[in-house]
Amino acid sequence: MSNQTATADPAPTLGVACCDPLMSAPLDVEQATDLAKAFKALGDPVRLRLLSLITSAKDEICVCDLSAAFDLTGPTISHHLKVLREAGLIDGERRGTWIYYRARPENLRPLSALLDTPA
Amino acid sequence: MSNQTATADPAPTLGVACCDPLMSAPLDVEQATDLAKAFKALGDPVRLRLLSLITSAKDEICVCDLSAAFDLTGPTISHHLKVLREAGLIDGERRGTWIYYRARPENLRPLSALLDTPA
DNA sequence: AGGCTGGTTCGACAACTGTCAAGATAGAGA
DNA sequence: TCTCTATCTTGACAGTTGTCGAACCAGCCT
Repeated sequence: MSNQTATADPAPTLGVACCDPLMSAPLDVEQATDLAKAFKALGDPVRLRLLSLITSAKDEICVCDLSAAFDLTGPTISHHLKVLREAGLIDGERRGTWIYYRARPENLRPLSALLDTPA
Repeated sequence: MSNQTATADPAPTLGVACCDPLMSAPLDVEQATDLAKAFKALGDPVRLRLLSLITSAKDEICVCDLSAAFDLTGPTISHHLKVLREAGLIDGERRGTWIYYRARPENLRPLSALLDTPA
């Protein structure tokens, strides 16, 4: 049971602690645990670049194009994509020979909102 | 040379890659490395809660109040505060017996902007 | 079928991280 | 000065993470 496609993934939605900025109130343990997983996924330069490539692609982008941008082996790229997928930040779908990834803005937005600090 | 006060810290400012959302363009390696450090600091539930306590305090908060919120030893809290400090997300200042921490919104804001995904 | 290409999974290993106990340091106060 | 409290630093240890090579699976194409 491989889980590279959307169907088999847990596909978390970060519903908890959705949108309130940090300033408004302290996080409880559960919210913090949930959100920390997402931030941890962002805490690696390779994954950040992967996400930025995926997000800035017009709609979706295939793994072959992603791999080409790095000096890393296939398994390593695959590993990082899996981490991003399990954090709910991206979504992958196989179509024919290639697998295409796209961003999940609905899960990116709460993270942005959390760190939003009014001037 | 201890560096628990503001003066001795590297106090990064995340100047690079300041404000453009991920969507606009892929990150280069340097930007990604820089930003990943900050996100990695956020990628732990304890640190996320610490930051939320500090940020949601009206102005500043002392370590004793922070420690009280966790079931962890002093050194562990101290370690996490150091990580947040070195990531440029908070700032600590000793005043008399206590050390007070405060958030650095100017370094939080770029992170929020990066993840900002227009609907 | 058989081979080719794109991606993932598995297994291993070095490097890093979170935690604690013990010891050090800084200031307040007797 | 001597002690007490608040906090940090050091050293150690188990658990996690990033990376790779080897093996595997899924579709295309002869």
